Amino acid sequence: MMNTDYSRANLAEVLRGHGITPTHQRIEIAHALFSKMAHLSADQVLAIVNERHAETSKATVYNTLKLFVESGLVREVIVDPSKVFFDPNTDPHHHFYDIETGEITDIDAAKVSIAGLPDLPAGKVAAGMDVIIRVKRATA
Amino acid sequence: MMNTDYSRANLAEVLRGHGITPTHQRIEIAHALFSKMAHLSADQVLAIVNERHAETSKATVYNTLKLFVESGLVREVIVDPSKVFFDPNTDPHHHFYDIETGEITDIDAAKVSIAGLPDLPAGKVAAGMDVIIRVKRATA
DNA sequence: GATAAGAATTGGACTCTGTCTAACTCCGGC
DNA sequence: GCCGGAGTTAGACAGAGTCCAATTCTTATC
Ligand SMILES: [Mn+2]
Ligand SMILES: [Mn+2]
Ligand SMILES: [Zn+2]
Ligand SMILES: [Zn+2]
Repeated sequence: MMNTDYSRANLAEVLRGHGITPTHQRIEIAHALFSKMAHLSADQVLAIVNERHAETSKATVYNTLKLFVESGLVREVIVDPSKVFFDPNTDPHHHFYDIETGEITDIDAAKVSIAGLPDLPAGKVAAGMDVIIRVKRATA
Repeated sequence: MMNTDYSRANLAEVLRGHGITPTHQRIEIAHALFSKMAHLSADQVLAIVNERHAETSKATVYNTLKLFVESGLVREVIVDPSKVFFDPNTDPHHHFYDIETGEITDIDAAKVSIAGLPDLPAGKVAAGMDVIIRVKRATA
C-alpha cells in the first residue's frame, strides 16, 4: 500500500522502490492512477495525463502501463472485450462489473471463500484468480 | 445439452428450438462449435467454416455468434484482452486459462462453492459470474 | 557543472478485432 | 412462381494496441 501520499516526490520514491526509473511521464501516469484510485483504461490515462499540457504520447502510456503491471504496481482487469482496465489496487480482490454502464467495483477477497476448486492442470502453477460478477440495472 | 448428435439435420432442429431460422451458414457455425466442443474465437470459427469451400463471410460469423449468445446457445468467455472466445458449453462452469499458451479448460461449477460474497450494489441484479484461474507452466 | 552512453520517449504507420452499410440473395407463405 | 422480409455479403470503417527509427532524457562519472 502506498498510503495516501500522492505527491510527485513520493510517487518517484515508490517507483524507485519498484526498480523503475522515475521519469516525468511515469510519475504523471502513476499520479493519474493512484490519486483517482479508479479502474482506468489506457485511453483514460492518456486523457488525464494530457489534460493541462500535452506531454505524454500514447506509446509511452502503453509502455508504462505494461511496465507497471510487470512490476506489480498495478493490475490488469479484463472484463470488457474491447479494452483493458488498469487497477491501482493490488490487494487480492474481485470485481462487480456493470455490463450496461461499464462501472467496476471492488470486492475484498479476504471476505470471500472459494472451496472445491480442482487441482491445477499437471505441470501448471497458478498465476492469479479473477472473479467477476456481472450485474445490470434491475428491470422495474 | 444437445446430446452428441451433431448432424446438420439435428443442429437445424436445435436452432429452431431456440427460435433461430436455420440457414446453411448458421448450421455450419453451430457445427464448428458443437462438434469440436472447444472455446473458439470468431476468427477460428471463420477459418473452420470456410475450410473446404469459402461460403461464409466474416460479417455473418460475427452476426451469428452474437445471435447464438443472445439465444443462450453459446456463451462468451472473456479472458484474453485481444479477443473473445465462444463456448458451446452453457452449463454453469468456470475456467482455467493458460496465459502462455492461451489454452482454456473447463471447471464444473457444481463442485465449487463460493461464500461470503457481498450484496449486489443497490438496484442491480446479477447477470452472470465468471471465475478465471490464470495458470502458467511451472518453472523448472 | 559538463559529458557520454544507455534508457526512455515520440509520431505515425501499422495490425488486428470487431462494426457498419447498402446492395444483393434467399426463403417461406401465399 | 411471386413477393417481402430475413439473412448474407464485400469492403469500408473504427478503436485498441504494437512497432520502429529518430530524438530527447536521465544519471553516473568526472
Ligand atoms: Mn500505470
Ligand atoms: Mn455460434
Ligand atoms: Zn479493482
Ligand atoms: Zn468453457
